[in-house]
Amino acid sequence: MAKIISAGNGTKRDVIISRSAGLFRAKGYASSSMRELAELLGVEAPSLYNHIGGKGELLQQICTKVALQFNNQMEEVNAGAASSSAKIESLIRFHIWMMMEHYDEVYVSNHDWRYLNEPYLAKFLAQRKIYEGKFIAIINDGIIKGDLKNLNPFVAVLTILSAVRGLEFWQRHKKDIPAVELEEAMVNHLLNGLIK
Amino acid sequence: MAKIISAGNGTKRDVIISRSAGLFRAKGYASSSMRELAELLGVEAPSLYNHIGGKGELLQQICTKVALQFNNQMEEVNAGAASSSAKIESLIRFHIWMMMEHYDEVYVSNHDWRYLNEPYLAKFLAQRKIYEGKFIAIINDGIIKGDLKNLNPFVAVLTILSAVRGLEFWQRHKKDIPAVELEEAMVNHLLNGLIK
DNA sequence: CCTACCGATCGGTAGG
DNA sequence: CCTACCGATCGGTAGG
Repeated sequence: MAKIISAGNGTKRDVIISRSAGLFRAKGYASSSMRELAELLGVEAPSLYNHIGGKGELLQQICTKVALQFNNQMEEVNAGAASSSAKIESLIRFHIWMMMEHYDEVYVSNHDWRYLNEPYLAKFLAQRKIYEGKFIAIINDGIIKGDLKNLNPFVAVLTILSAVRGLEFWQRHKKDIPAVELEEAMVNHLLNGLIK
Repeated sequence: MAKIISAGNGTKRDVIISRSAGLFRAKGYASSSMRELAELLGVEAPSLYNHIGGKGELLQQICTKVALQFNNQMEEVNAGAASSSAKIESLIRFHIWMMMEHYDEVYVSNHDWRYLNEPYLAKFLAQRKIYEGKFIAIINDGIIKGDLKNLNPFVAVLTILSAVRGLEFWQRHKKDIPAVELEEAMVNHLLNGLIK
């Protein structure tokens, strides 16, 4: 029986992937079952396999999409002629925006990428390395031009990317602190520091 | 048949817990099986249950121990009379030290605490909230005294704690960049910023 | 510490 | 889209 695994961008398939991101975020990829996902969608588990190839494909779609969005944004930022610090600020703001607008997907990508099957795991890691490399290059450029302090660029990128990832936790406090205030405070902290 | 679940601090039990931290870190709690753990220890799976109550207890021991260490350090730092920025620096350095010296346990605690059973989950979250509250208080104090910039203290703590957590990733690059250099760069970045 | 084994649940397939 | 079902694996127990 023919299976419609890669059927265009059929709505059903998209809905399944989208709902799986919510499930994986809430319970973790490894702890989520296809039966739970099916129940969320109001069908029996075997029916899912008419639209997707398997559990691993769901994770793969989520992680690939997120990685693509970040890499596209990096290219866009680098296409401009802004200063290093302006580029960094722009990238930080994009991370914050992604965390707010695509919370489930970003969360799952951050947490469960290691369960990716090959060759997708290798591809994902390679893309991430490229992203980080470009980020490091921006910082290096800023140091050379005297715009930025002479800190280890690798550590600076680690610090920045880890910090924005912490916004996962902030999601639970959304009501307590508005997004715009958080964004300004974090950007300011990461660029200008905490000490007066 | 009597089971020696909470037998003092018997060596066997400690070894099991320690090895489970390594396993959980490598594969994730949900994806790790008691059979794998038994194999690592050179015994059959049922033998483990002579020393521990179950899989959940392993996670519980790991997370509880890590939380205790951080809370103890917080008390110690707060007992001193250092300035806010000195306290913050000291806490950051402790996080880095923990990540280097107790990598598996800290990693597992960071990633898999949500699989904790009640009432340990509630207890863990409560302890974390207390820790963050004390961290926020330190920053607030520094702002009042004019030592620190007037940034949202909640966001500052989020930024700092997330950044140090990113050291998980650095573990893989240990050889490329020495711990002391990383520590100086991250402390400097988080306290003084990136822009010259 | 082991062997033997249980009930539950998993991802996925067959077939219609 | 469903029912029926498979083999694998899980955490854990019984009993010695």
